[in-house]
Amino acid sequence: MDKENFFERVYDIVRQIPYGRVTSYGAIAEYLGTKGSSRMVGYAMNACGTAYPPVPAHRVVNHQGLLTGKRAFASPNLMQELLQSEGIEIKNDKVMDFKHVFWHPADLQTMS
DNA sequence: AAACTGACCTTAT
DNA sequence: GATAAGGCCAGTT
Repeated sequence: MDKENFFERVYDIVRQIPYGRVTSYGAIAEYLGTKGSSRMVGYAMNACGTAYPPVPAHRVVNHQGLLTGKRAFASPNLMQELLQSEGIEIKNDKVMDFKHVFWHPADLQTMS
């Protein structure tokens, strides 16, 4: 189905998230131009399993850095394990140093 | 076509 | 500072 034009935008950005970095739904929505569609970003993630290649949805968290979407994974602890596997410290389902690991879609060229 | 849902964010109390 | 409600956009039923 090629009606996923909006979803593809979200998937494309999430796939470009660097290793050991996380981003927020609002940041992606803002980059897409639809800042108010922050909920849509998460909605698209719900269908991330239908998209290919699969997107690292575990790198996408809410504004608080809380793993709100962990329940959408096969196992709630899977998302936390994946983030910890990337060097991200998780505490109480929340990303530690969230500001430190926070990555913005337009921050690709900001890095050397 | 209308109403409901949703892995959110902002503002108000 | 924490909790409650509203607003926003797109998709699904």
